Amino acid sequence: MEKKVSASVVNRLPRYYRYLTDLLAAGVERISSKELSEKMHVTASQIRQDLNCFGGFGQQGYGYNVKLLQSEIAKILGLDRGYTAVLVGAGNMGRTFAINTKFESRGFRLVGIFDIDPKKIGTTLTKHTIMDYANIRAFIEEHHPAMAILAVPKQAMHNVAQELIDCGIRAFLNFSYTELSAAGENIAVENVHLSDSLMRLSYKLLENDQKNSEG
Amino acid sequence: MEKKVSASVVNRLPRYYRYLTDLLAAGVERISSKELSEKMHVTASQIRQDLNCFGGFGQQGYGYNVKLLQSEIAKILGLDRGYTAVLVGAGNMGRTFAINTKFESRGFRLVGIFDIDPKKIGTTLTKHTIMDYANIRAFIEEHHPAMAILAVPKQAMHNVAQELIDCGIRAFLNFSYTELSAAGENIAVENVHLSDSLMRLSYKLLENDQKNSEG
DNA sequence: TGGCTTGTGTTATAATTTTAACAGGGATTT
DNA sequence: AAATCCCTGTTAAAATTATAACACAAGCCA
Repeated sequence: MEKKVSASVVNRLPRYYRYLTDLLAAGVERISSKELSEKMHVTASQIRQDLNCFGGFGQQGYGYNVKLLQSEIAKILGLDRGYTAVLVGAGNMGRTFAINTKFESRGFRLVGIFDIDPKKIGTTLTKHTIMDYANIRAFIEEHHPAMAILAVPKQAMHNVAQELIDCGIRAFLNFSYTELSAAGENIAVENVHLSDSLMRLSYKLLENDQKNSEG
Repeated sequence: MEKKVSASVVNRLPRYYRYLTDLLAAGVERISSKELSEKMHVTASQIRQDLNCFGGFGQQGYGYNVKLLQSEIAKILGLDRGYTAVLVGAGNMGRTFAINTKFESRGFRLVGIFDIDPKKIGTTLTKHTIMDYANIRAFIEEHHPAMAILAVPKQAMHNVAQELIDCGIRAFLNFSYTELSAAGENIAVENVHLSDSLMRLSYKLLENDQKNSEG
């Protein structure tokens, strides 16, 4: 068994991937760890270390082929798997996520959107007809989506998560205010808290303000 | 001058804050680092270390007073400053953020929403009438908001940021696909990328899947 | 009130993460 | 084709971060 890659490394990969995708679109063919590091504001050493957790994708004296590297990172991140997802909750957050995060261009496939609000059920969102949450179990058992995007109120979150785990969902992107943690042994979870980002920003702002009033 | 608190520590504070707020609402009066650590899935040592970067808020043999600790963390994060913010971009992301992230309950104040779309200008969003972005400079020079929430297309992001910096904005919460980095010496920036979270989730899912197919 | 327990703040140790250094394979140039 | 330069992969060192250990202040109970 290979040694586990640390979270710090994995956390940086999406950024590399996004930038490489931009480079690719701009027609750039090759890039060195030094150039990349300047754009990413990290050290060249770190880039090389990060990439070499997964294999040697570069060539001495040349650097990295942008197209190759981009597709290798895609593979590492599982973007070539065509993972399917259901969106639970078609409120503001759910709608934004469906519209904003171009699933297909990232290699994912959104296969169903669910809500409990009768006013929303039957309406359309990004080509999908919103379905009744009451029918989600049957849907999942038929289509076997891998992931669920949880954009439901915090009161409902844990129950929804548990029900979906029972149906076989094994990854959650959770937008609820409340943390989804320890969902189970092999359940992948990623929590997104917009208000946490706001508070972190606030801290940095305060820190700068204090630095300036001292200086 | 005090020694700089590391980003790792600051990143954990919002979570502590959220949980303490829940405890407070539930009427819990005191909590020990051990109890807290179990809920937060970190070690008790880490909790004590984190808090002691900012001062001793606990008492031996007793633990931490929930109300006091919550308000101390609020102070640390600058939530007692009444920082004001403008929202730039009233598309899906902007709307969601305005509605979803209860500014006021976090100690912030949203003072204006701007967009360039004539169809949106003049309409209402969370009690605010959406204003014409063309007038943002005058508005900022009059009201001096501290922060800006950027929910604009990536093509526009850098220009908008630069204009707002010129007007005196000193903190940005950026939702654009593109990174806002190196905005300037004393400019606080926090980038939020939903697609990065999705990719990280994908990695974890793939990792679990591979572990299982081996095992 | 005295002894015992609890749980902090802090110091010491361990682990992880980042940065630096460098040997050598390959590209590029003349 | 030889020589030079470039830039990776990798190993070593430094810095940071997390965990454990512990002394002692304060609560708690008899």
